[in-house]
Amino acid sequence: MPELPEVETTLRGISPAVVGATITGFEVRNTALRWPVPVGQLQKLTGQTVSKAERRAKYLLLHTAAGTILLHLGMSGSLRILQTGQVAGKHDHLDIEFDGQQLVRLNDPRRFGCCLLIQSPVSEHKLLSNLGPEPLTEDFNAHYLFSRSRGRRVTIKSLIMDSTIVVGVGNIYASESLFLAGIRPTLAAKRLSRKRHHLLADAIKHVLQKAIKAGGTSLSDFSGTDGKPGYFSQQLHVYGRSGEPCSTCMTTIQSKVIAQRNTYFCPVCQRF
DNA sequence: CCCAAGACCTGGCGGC
DNA sequence: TGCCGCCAGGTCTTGG
Repeated sequence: MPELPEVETTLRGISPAVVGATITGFEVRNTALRWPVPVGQLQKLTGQTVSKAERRAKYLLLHTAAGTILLHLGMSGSLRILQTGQVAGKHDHLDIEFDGQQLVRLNDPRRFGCCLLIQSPVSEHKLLSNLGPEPLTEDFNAHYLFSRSRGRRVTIKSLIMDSTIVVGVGNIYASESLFLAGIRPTLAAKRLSRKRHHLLADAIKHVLQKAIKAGGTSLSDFSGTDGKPGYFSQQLHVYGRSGEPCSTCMTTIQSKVIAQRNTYFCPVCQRF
Protein backbone atom coordinates (compact mmCIF):
# COMPACT_ATOMS: atom_id res chain seq x y z
CA MET A 1 0.00 0.00 0.00
CA PRO A 2 2.17 2.78 1.16
CA GLU A 3 3.88 4.39 -1.73
CA LEU A 4 4.90 7.98 -1.15
CA PRO A 5 1.51 9.28 -2.35
CA GLU A 6 -0.31 7.20 0.24
CA VAL A 7 2.00 8.26 3.00
CA GLU A 8 1.37 11.84 1.98
CA THR A 9 -2.36 11.15 1.96
CA THR A 10 -2.10 9.53 5.37
CA LEU A 11 -0.34 12.61 6.69
CA ARG A 12 -3.07 14.86 5.34
CA GLY A 13 -5.67 12.53 6.81
CA ILE A 14 -4.33 12.48 10.34
CA SER A 15 -3.05 16.06 10.57
CA PRO A 16 -6.35 17.75 11.42
CA ALA A 17 -6.92 15.29 14.25
CA VAL A 18 -3.45 15.28 15.77
CA VAL A 19 -1.86 18.70 15.27
CA GLY A 20 -2.59 20.74 18.37
CA ALA A 21 -4.03 17.69 20.15
CA THR A 22 -2.64 16.35 23.41
CA ILE A 23 -1.42 12.79 23.74
CA THR A 24 -3.36 11.06 26.51
CA GLY A 25 -1.91 7.58 26.21
CA PHE A 26 -0.52 4.74 24.19
CA GLU A 27 -1.82 1.24 23.84
CA VAL A 28 0.71 -1.14 22.37
CA ARG A 29 -0.67 -4.62 21.73
CA ASN A 30 2.31 -5.93 19.85
CA THR A 31 5.80 -4.52 20.23
CA ALA A 32 7.27 -6.78 17.55
CA LEU A 33 7.33 -4.45 14.59
CA ARG A 34 10.45 -4.04 12.49
CA TRP A 35 12.17 -2.81 15.62
CA PRO A 36 10.76 -3.26 19.12
CA VAL A 37 8.29 -0.50 19.96
CA PRO A 38 9.84 1.44 22.88
CA VAL A 39 6.72 1.45 25.01
CA GLY A 40 8.32 2.92 28.12
CA GLN A 41 9.85 5.82 26.21
CA LEU A 42 6.62 6.54 24.36
CA GLN A 43 4.59 6.61 27.59
CA LYS A 44 6.67 9.57 28.71
CA LEU A 45 5.11 11.62 25.91
CA THR A 46 1.74 11.42 27.63
CA GLY A 47 0.59 14.98 28.26
CA GLN A 48 2.57 16.36 25.34
CA THR A 49 0.94 18.30 22.52
CA VAL A 50 1.70 17.60 18.88
CA SER A 51 3.10 20.83 17.49
CA LYS A 52 3.62 19.64 13.94
CA ALA A 53 3.07 16.57 11.76
CA GLU A 54 5.16 16.03 8.65
CA ARG A 55 6.40 13.49 6.14
CA ARG A 56 10.06 12.86 5.30
CA ALA A 57 10.51 10.22 2.62
CA LYS A 58 7.98 7.56 3.68
CA TYR A 59 8.35 8.35 7.37
CA LEU A 60 5.68 10.21 9.32
CA LEU A 61 6.90 12.48 12.10
CA LEU A 62 4.76 13.73 14.99
CA HIS A 63 6.65 16.44 16.84
CA THR A 64 6.21 17.31 20.51
CA ALA A 65 8.37 19.35 22.87
CA ALA A 66 9.59 16.14 24.51
CA GLY A 67 10.38 14.15 21.40
CA THR A 68 9.24 13.12 17.95
CA ILE A 69 7.26 9.99 17.13
CA LEU A 70 8.53 8.36 13.95
CA LEU A 71 6.15 6.04 12.11
CA HIS A 72 6.73 3.96 9.01
CA LEU A 73 4.05 1.88 7.31
CA GLY A 74 6.36 -0.69 5.75
CA MET A 75 4.75 -2.71 2.97
CA SER A 76 1.36 -3.27 4.50
CA GLY A 77 0.71 -0.67 7.16
CA SER A 78 -2.05 1.88 7.47
CA LEU A 79 -3.27 4.43 9.99
CA ARG A 80 -6.82 5.24 10.86
CA ILE A 81 -8.44 7.90 13.00
CA LEU A 82 -11.02 6.41 15.34
CA GLN A 83 -13.03 7.40 18.38
CA THR A 84 -11.80 5.81 21.59
CA GLY A 85 -13.43 2.55 22.58
CA GLN A 86 -13.33 0.96 19.16
CA VAL A 87 -12.47 -2.72 19.50
CA ALA A 88 -9.07 -3.52 18.03
CA GLY A 89 -8.86 -6.13 15.31
CA LYS A 90 -6.19 -8.38 13.97
CA HIS A 91 -2.89 -6.61 13.28
CA ASP A 92 -3.99 -3.45 15.09
CA HIS A 93 -0.64 -3.22 16.85
CA LEU A 94 -0.84 0.13 18.56
CA ASP A 95 -2.97 3.19 19.30
CA ILE A 96 -1.92 6.72 20.14
CA GLU A 97 -4.74 8.37 22.03
CA PHE A 98 -5.44 12.09 21.80
CA ASP A 99 -7.45 14.28 24.16
CA GLY A 100 -9.00 11.15 25.64
CA GLN A 101 -11.38 10.88 22.73
CA GLN A 102 -9.66 10.03 19.47
CA LEU A 103 -6.91 7.68 18.50
CA VAL A 104 -4.53 6.98 15.68
CA ARG A 105 -4.46 3.22 15.16
CA LEU A 106 -1.67 1.42 13.31
CA ASN A 107 -2.60 -1.75 11.46
CA ASP A 108 0.23 -3.64 9.77
CA PRO A 109 -0.15 -7.33 8.87
CA ARG A 110 3.44 -7.88 7.78
CA ARG A 111 4.96 -5.81 10.57
CA PHE A 112 7.63 -4.24 8.38
CA GLY A 113 6.59 -0.87 9.73
CA CYS A 114 7.87 0.80 12.87
CA CYS A 115 7.05 3.23 15.66
CA LEU A 116 10.03 4.83 17.34
CA LEU A 117 10.80 7.85 19.47
CA ILE A 118 13.44 10.38 18.46
CA GLN A 119 14.83 12.63 21.15
CA SER A 120 17.97 13.92 19.47
CA PRO A 121 17.78 16.39 16.56
CA VAL A 122 15.49 14.68 14.10
CA SER A 123 17.63 15.14 11.01
CA GLU A 124 20.53 13.43 12.76
CA HIS A 125 18.60 10.25 13.41
CA LYS A 126 20.15 7.21 11.79
CA LEU A 127 17.08 6.48 9.68
CA LEU A 128 16.86 10.04 8.36
CA SER A 129 20.39 11.37 8.18
CA ASN A 130 21.38 9.70 4.92
CA LEU A 131 18.23 10.35 2.94
CA GLY A 132 18.42 12.09 -0.42
CA PRO A 133 16.21 15.01 -1.41
CA GLU A 134 12.44 14.92 -1.66
CA PRO A 135 11.50 14.30 -5.30
CA LEU A 136 8.98 17.13 -5.43
CA THR A 137 11.40 19.82 -4.32
CA GLU A 138 13.79 21.86 -6.45
CA ASP A 139 16.72 20.11 -4.79
CA PHE A 140 15.88 17.13 -6.94
CA ASN A 141 16.53 17.98 -10.57
CA ALA A 142 18.31 16.77 -13.72
CA HIS A 143 21.63 18.30 -12.75
CA TYR A 144 21.58 16.70 -9.32
CA LEU A 145 20.55 13.31 -10.69
CA PHE A 146 23.29 13.46 -13.32
CA SER A 147 25.93 14.24 -10.73
CA ARG A 148 24.81 11.33 -8.57
CA SER A 149 24.82 8.81 -11.40
CA ARG A 150 28.46 9.40 -12.41
CA GLY A 151 30.41 6.18 -12.21
CA ARG A 152 27.43 4.15 -11.06
CA ARG A 153 27.17 0.74 -12.67
CA VAL A 154 23.82 -0.12 -11.14
CA THR A 155 20.73 -0.06 -13.33
CA ILE A 156 18.96 3.25 -13.56
CA LYS A 157 15.95 1.62 -11.92
CA SER A 158 17.98 0.66 -8.87
CA LEU A 159 19.47 4.14 -8.74
CA ILE A 160 16.16 5.96 -8.55
CA MET A 161 14.95 3.51 -5.90
CA ASP A 162 18.01 4.24 -3.76
CA SER A 163 16.82 6.46 -0.91
CA THR A 164 20.23 8.08 -0.55
CA ILE A 165 19.79 9.40 -4.12
CA VAL A 166 16.13 10.42 -3.96
CA VAL A 167 13.40 9.34 -1.55
CA GLY A 168 9.93 8.08 -2.22
CA VAL A 169 10.33 6.26 -5.52
CA GLY A 170 8.96 2.78 -4.85
CA ASN A 171 8.72 -0.21 -7.13
CA ILE A 172 5.55 0.94 -8.87
CA TYR A 173 6.68 4.46 -9.61
CA ALA A 174 10.15 3.43 -10.66
CA SER A 175 8.63 1.45 -13.53
CA GLU A 176 6.09 4.14 -14.33
CA SER A 177 8.62 6.98 -14.33
CA LEU A 178 11.00 5.11 -16.61
CA PHE A 179 8.16 4.38 -19.01
CA LEU A 180 7.17 8.01 -19.10
CA ALA A 181 10.78 9.02 -19.73
CA GLY A 182 11.28 6.37 -22.42
CA ILE A 183 14.21 4.76 -20.62
CA ARG A 184 14.94 1.04 -20.37
CA PRO A 185 15.07 0.10 -16.64
CA THR A 186 18.12 -2.13 -17.18
CA LEU A 187 20.34 0.66 -18.52
CA ALA A 188 23.44 1.33 -16.41
CA ALA A 189 22.94 4.63 -14.60
CA LYS A 190 26.28 6.02 -15.77
CA ARG A 191 25.29 5.54 -19.41
CA LEU A 192 22.25 7.80 -19.26
CA SER A 193 22.66 11.02 -21.27
CA ARG A 194 22.13 14.46 -19.76
CA LYS A 195 19.00 14.82 -21.82
CA ARG A 196 17.57 11.61 -20.42
CA HIS A 197 18.36 12.64 -16.87
CA HIS A 198 16.22 15.64 -17.55
CA LEU A 199 13.35 13.53 -18.88
CA LEU A 200 13.64 11.18 -15.93
CA ALA A 201 13.68 13.80 -13.20
CA ASP A 202 10.62 15.41 -14.76
CA ALA A 203 8.88 12.06 -15.13
CA ILE A 204 9.41 11.18 -11.47
CA LYS A 205 7.93 14.50 -10.38
CA HIS A 206 5.03 14.19 -12.76
CA VAL A 207 4.12 10.63 -11.81
CA LEU A 208 4.30 11.26 -8.08
CA GLN A 209 2.31 14.47 -8.28
CA LYS A 210 -0.39 12.77 -10.27
CA ALA A 211 -0.48 9.86 -7.87
CA ILE A 212 -0.79 12.13 -4.86
CA LYS A 213 -3.83 13.67 -6.46
CA ALA A 214 -5.31 10.24 -7.12
CA GLY A 215 -4.46 9.02 -3.63
CA GLY A 216 -5.99 12.10 -2.11
CA THR A 217 -9.21 11.54 -3.94
CA SER A 218 -9.59 7.87 -3.18
CA LEU A 219 -8.72 8.06 0.46
CA SER A 220 -10.53 11.27 1.30
CA ASP A 221 -12.85 9.62 3.77
CA PHE A 222 -9.86 7.92 5.29
CA SER A 223 -11.49 5.18 7.28
CA GLY A 224 -12.37 3.61 3.97
CA THR A 225 -11.49 0.15 2.88
CA ASP A 226 -8.00 -1.06 3.31
CA GLY A 227 -6.79 0.07 -0.05
CA LYS A 228 -5.93 -2.30 -2.73
CA PRO A 229 -4.57 -0.23 -5.57
CA GLY A 230 -7.85 -0.01 -7.42
CA TYR A 231 -7.65 3.70 -7.93
CA PHE A 232 -4.09 3.59 -9.16
CA SER A 233 -4.32 0.70 -11.53
CA GLN A 234 -6.38 2.72 -13.98
CA GLN A 235 -3.50 5.12 -14.35
CA LEU A 236 -0.64 2.69 -14.44
CA HIS A 237 0.88 2.31 -17.88
CA VAL A 238 3.21 -0.63 -17.34
CA TYR A 239 3.28 -1.77 -13.70
CA GLY A 240 1.60 -5.14 -13.32
CA ARG A 241 0.71 -5.21 -17.00
CA SER A 242 3.09 -7.73 -18.52
CA GLY A 243 1.47 -9.45 -21.46
CA GLU A 244 -0.87 -6.52 -22.08
CA PRO A 245 -0.47 -4.09 -24.99
CA CYS A 246 1.41 -0.85 -24.39
CA SER A 247 -1.03 2.06 -24.20
CA THR A 248 1.17 4.02 -26.61
CA CYS A 249 2.31 1.55 -29.27
CA MET A 250 0.41 -1.67 -28.55
CA THR A 251 3.61 -3.70 -28.18
CA THR A 252 3.37 -6.35 -25.45
CA ILE A 253 4.59 -5.09 -22.06
CA GLN A 254 7.45 -7.16 -20.68
CA SER A 255 8.60 -7.80 -17.14
CA LYS A 256 12.01 -8.60 -15.75
CA VAL A 257 13.40 -8.99 -12.27
CA ILE A 258 15.89 -6.26 -11.37
CA ALA A 259 17.47 -6.30 -7.94
CA GLN A 260 14.92 -8.90 -6.81
CA ARG A 261 11.97 -6.71 -7.74
CA ASN A 262 9.66 -7.21 -10.67
CA THR A 263 10.05 -4.48 -13.25
CA TYR A 264 7.78 -3.64 -16.17
CA PHE A 265 8.56 -1.87 -19.43
CA CYS A 266 7.62 -1.46 -23.06
CA PRO A 267 10.47 -2.75 -25.25
CA VAL A 268 9.60 -0.28 -28.02
CA CYS A 269 8.80 2.91 -26.08
CA GLN A 270 11.78 2.31 -23.80
CA ARG A 271 14.57 1.49 -26.23
CA PHE A 272 17.50 2.92 -24.29
C1' DC B 1 32.98 3.06 -1.38
C1' DC B 2 30.09 0.08 -4.35
C1' DC B 3 27.04 -3.62 -5.24
C1' DA B 4 24.13 -7.90 -4.71
C1' DA B 5 21.69 -10.66 -1.82
C1' DG B 6 19.53 -11.77 2.56
C1' DA B 7 16.59 -10.71 6.14
C1' DC B 8 12.21 -9.46 8.44
C1' DC B 9 6.50 -11.19 8.24
C1' DT B 10 1.63 -12.36 6.90
C1' DG B 11 -1.93 -13.15 3.53
C1' DG B 12 -3.75 -14.07 -0.97
C1' DC B 13 -3.48 -16.44 -5.09
C1' DG B 14 -2.94 -20.22 -8.60
C1' DG B 15 -2.06 -24.96 -9.19
C1' DC B 16 -2.53 -29.69 -8.04
C1' DT C 1 -11.69 -28.18 0.02
C1' DG C 2 -6.80 -28.51 1.48
C1' DC C 3 -2.05 -27.88 1.21
C1' DC C 4 2.13 -25.82 -1.13
C1' DG C 5 4.87 -22.66 -3.31
C1' DC C 6 5.15 -18.22 -4.85
C1' DC C 7 4.47 -13.41 -4.78
C1' DA C 8 3.56 -8.70 -2.77
C1' DG C 9 3.55 -1.45 -2.56
C1' DG C 10 10.03 -1.35 1.89
C1' DT C 11 14.54 -0.84 3.37
C1' DC C 12 18.05 -2.03 6.70
C1' DT C 13 21.94 -5.17 7.19
C1' DT C 14 25.54 -8.16 5.77
C1' DG C 15 29.24 -9.98 3.08
C1' DG C 16 32.23 -9.84 -0.82
